[in-house]
Amino acid sequence: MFFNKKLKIRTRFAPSPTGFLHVGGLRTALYAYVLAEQNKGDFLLRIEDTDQSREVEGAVDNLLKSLKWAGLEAKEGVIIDNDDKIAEKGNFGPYTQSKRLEIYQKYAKVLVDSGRAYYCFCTSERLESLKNDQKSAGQATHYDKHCLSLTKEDIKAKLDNEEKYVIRFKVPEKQEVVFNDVVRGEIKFNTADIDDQIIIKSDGFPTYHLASVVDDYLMKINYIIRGEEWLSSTPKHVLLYEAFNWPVPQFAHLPLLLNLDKSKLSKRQGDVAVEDYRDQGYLPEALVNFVALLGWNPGTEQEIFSLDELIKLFDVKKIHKAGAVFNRDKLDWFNSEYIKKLSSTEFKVLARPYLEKNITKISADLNLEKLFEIEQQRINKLSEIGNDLSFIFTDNLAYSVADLVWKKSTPELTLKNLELLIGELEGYSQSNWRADSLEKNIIKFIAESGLKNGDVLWPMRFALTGQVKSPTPFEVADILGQEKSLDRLRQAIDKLK
RNA sequence: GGGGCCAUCGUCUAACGGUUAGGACAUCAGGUUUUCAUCCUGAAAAUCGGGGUUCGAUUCCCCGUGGCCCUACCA
Repeated sequence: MFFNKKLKIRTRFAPSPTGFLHVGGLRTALYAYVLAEQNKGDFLLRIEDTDQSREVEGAVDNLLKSLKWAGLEAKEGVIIDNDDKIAEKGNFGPYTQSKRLEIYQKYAKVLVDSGRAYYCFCTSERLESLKNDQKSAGQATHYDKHCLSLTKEDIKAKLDNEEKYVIRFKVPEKQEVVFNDVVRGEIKFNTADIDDQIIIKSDGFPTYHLASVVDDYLMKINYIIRGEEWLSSTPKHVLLYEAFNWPVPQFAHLPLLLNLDKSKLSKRQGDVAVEDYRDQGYLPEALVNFVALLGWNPGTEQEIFSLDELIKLFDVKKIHKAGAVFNRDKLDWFNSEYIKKLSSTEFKVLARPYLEKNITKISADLNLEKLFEIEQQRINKLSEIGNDLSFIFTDNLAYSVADLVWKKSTPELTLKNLELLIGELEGYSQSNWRADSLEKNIIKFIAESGLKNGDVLWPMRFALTGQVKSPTPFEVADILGQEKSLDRLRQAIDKLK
């Protein structure tokens, strides 16, 4: 291959604006970004919008924002400028394919003129019936090169007559196409299995094959990282490079991301859009770390990596060949690890919007500091914040009295202990009403009174929360404050009487 | 149907041709805790099948099987 170490590596991420950033796309972008970064090369973003019918409003903006959120911003190509607007930057633009139509037309002509491509006027009806005939005859479906036999005069007449046409690439017959893929090694295809590809559609737009090859050449991309679904198309691209007499870039086809049933990761079987994960409260570092390890790992037992570490350790030669199931359980684990690593301030800033969404009315006198502190250690994703803490925000807890009694205790004992506890707590000063000192003092009180932890702490916690599961009674009392806590304990006593 | 790619615990994966096949997530059990979560300890759990090559195959080769991708005027 022409690729060598002296050459500056230029990679690209080239999504189609047909929706949102797919998590598989996120990984492709990540690898391309990391490879460029570790080699002090360039990483650019190109928009492949050659299929007008599939274009989705706002998709580019969305793509760019998701990438930015993940920390994978390109410095060249289609970018978000300082005013948060979509812009283009770089010397090889435009970087949006719909703005490059004349370029593709020009190169398609070059191929026509050199006899490597030809006009095709076949109607979709003819193509359809051709395909059906071949199918019923048990043959592989392929274009029959019908228009290849057209004379110059025929073509001119049809063109003058403004007949609809496409331009097809003339694939050489029965020729072996060999190329090298960094992750899969040498790959061979026979052109007998490759159809004469349409490179310019009847609407004048190029197909992916022509557009990506022309752009990658013109934009000096020398390392193509993309999903494995492109592997079968690669010989077409290699043929195109050769027809133009251009150097063939290095390819790296990434293993696919899979659903639980091993099919290609898709919607319907769960979220695939990066923004969905963002909205659920996954941290970008966690998502990036997780997808980085789907298809690659450095061979050590380390699993937590920052972007900088990935840039240091990433090795294209260690990219896996087999597809990887996108396992949300493991993602949750990564996310909880990253949430725990956040500073309390960072956590508060990130989690606050979710808390406000989950809890409609937050009274001002509550100790939210404590709530955030507790939740940071307990939740897997930001959207879970406050989910089991609704008791904090209601004044009348509805629970069955029987649940107030610890499994190894009795109602009578519970009542008695609660009364003793209230007497104790009433004597505490406001300044001592903190989880840590409450714990110390209450445990001491229980011991000195000759009581059992469970006989006191379970009813205390339950009286305060009305829930079987919750944070510790000390933490809950801290959040609620002295007045509210005592109030709830008294309510419990009333119920027990 | 044709072509291509791939194949280690349920999942993500490690293992110069020589390891009791290692780790992580999930699961289960025990411990800590008033409960849940956390935390600690432990358990169960894999080389798709068959042939070769080799003193010795997870590892190399072939065949089979299975899965996936492509086979569009979609990317």
